[in-house]
Amino acid sequence: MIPEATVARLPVYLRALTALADNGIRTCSSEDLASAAGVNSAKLRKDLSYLGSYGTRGVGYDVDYLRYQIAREIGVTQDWPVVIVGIGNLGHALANYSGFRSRGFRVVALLDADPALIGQTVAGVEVQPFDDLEEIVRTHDVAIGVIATPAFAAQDVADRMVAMGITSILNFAPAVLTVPEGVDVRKVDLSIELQILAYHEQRKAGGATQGAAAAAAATDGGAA
Amino acid sequence: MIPEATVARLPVYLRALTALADNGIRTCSSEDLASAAGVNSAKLRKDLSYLGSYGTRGVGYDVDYLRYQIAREIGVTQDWPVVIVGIGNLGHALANYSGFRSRGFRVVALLDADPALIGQTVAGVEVQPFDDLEEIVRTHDVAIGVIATPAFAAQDVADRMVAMGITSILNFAPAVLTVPEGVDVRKVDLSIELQILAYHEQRKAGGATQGAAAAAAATDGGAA
DNA sequence: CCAATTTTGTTCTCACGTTCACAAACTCCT
DNA sequence: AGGAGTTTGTGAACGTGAGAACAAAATTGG
Ligand SMILES: NC(=O)c1ccc[n+]([C@@H]2O[C@H](COP(=O)([O-])OP(=O)(O)OC[C@H]3O[C@@H](n4cnc5c(N)ncnc54)[C@H](O)[C@@H]3O)[C@@H](O)[C@H]2O)c1
Ligand SMILES: NC(=O)c1ccc[n+]([C@@H]2O[C@H](COP(=O)([O-])OP(=O)(O)OC[C@H]3O[C@@H](n4cnc5c(N)ncnc54)[C@H](O)[C@@H]3O)[C@@H](O)[C@H]2O)c1
Repeated sequence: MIPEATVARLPVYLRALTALADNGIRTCSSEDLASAAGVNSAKLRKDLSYLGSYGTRGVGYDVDYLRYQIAREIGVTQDWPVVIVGIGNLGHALANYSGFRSRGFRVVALLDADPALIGQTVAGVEVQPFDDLEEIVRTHDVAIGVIATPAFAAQDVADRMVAMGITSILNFAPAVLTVPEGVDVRKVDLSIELQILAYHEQRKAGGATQGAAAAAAATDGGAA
Repeated sequence: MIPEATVARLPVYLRALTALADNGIRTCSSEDLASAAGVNSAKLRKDLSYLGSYGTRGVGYDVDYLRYQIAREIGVTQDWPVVIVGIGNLGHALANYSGFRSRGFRVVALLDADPALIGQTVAGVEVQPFDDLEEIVRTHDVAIGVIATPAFAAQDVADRMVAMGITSILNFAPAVLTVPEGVDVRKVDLSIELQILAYHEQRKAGGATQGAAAAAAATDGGAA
């Protein structure tokens, strides 16, 4: 129903609305919100139109009302239990990330295969053996899993997650995951992002081969 | 010249080719590589055609040769110096990330505003005060900066980076950055990814309002 | 050397996403 | 009440990307 590109922007609007509300702003125009969210105002209005008609012509949008409507549409008015698998460098950072909790996601378990980690407390949650996955998923009705293991283990972890009933996976490991129909996978890959930046950087430098050129002769624009 | 969507996939092909090479495979068809990269083979061939004609009809692609060509096109045959600003939970994880080094990115400095962190060694690199940014950028010809500070500090850090000559920024803070023309910004936002998953999860559950429904009545497909 | 087979590179078509432009709908002021 | 001024919601034009289909080019076998 709602285009995928729009779905990906709704959380950005939500964040911008929260920032406006924190500043005591109660009403905003599509222009205001678009600027806060870093998008074109026409695109913003079209995106919002997929949710319904929550604005008032000549006036704009009620910040709190729109915020609630978007939150409801995304599904963050309810609490989502989440498990994190792989409590290494990245897993620790994720477990300590406060942005989880504040946006409706609750870390119900931290799992790892390394016996040395089991029993340690990270961010107030005890690390459990990976084999506890089944019980945790069943007990807490977990639908979302986060993979922060090395790449070689990622597919295996994903398979086990799917077998236990998890239907949404956020994957930080640099590996292509194969999952059955009906399971959503999103990947976050730092090194891909850096490589994309490097590509554009190389172009800016005029395709010079040696060293990182400092002079950025902006051939091709592309500010985000 | 090369479509943005293609640029974003080239690093994935590169990773897949490396995996094939590690398995001793010296030649592969577009079908093989596409499958390893998780894309359609027609799309793969079209993507590669933007780089040139590096395959042989009736045979396929030489793994090492193609790998070099893609690496050169992206720009990862050279070394890219990178600075990381904000050495908190996430900054620590990034500093310890081995995938940086192995893909041509070299962390030349870790910067933070917190005096308590200055002087500490993280992943073999000493944390320096943020004010050292100018000297570091000048000394190492740094073009790429990573922001891992809290959101409220992100725009300020970005401004200072741009003023020092950095032209590519990878931003982990949940904030919209405004930068001049010619500067590229890419953002990685964990909570946005989770919210997108939550949206689809809610749809799978039939839009039920209470709790996280376990029964995933796959109404709308969407496996990645 | 030539035909059969394989696999690339490319063309064509369709779907999706973005942006412009404007009528509809609301407020405010006189 | 009515007109002027705003701002939304959306139809239409445009651009980009995905995928099917096929001709061109290489190998292999006779
Ligand atoms: N550190 C970063 O900043 C960073 C950035 C981007 C991507 N990544 C990726 O994220 C992943 C984790 O990175 P990291 O630096 O935390 O690595 P890490 O080695 O520090 O941690 C990996 C953890 O996964 C555990 N593990 C291994 N196999 C497992 C299994 N089968 N089941 C459960 N747990 C298992 C290990 O015991 C370890 O604790 C890697 O794939 C890495 O490429 C990391
Ligand atoms: N921890 C995670 O897993 C995670 C995940 C996604 C996004 N993020 C985002 O990444 C950012 C960092 O997260 P974190 O958990 O590491 O936070 P943190 O609070 O642990 O670390 C932030 C660091 O930035 C430093 N800092 C603050 N202002 C600065 C400035 N002006 N200049 C230089 N350094 C400054 C602080 O001293 C601190 O060391 C946040 O914006 C967070 O929302 C974190």
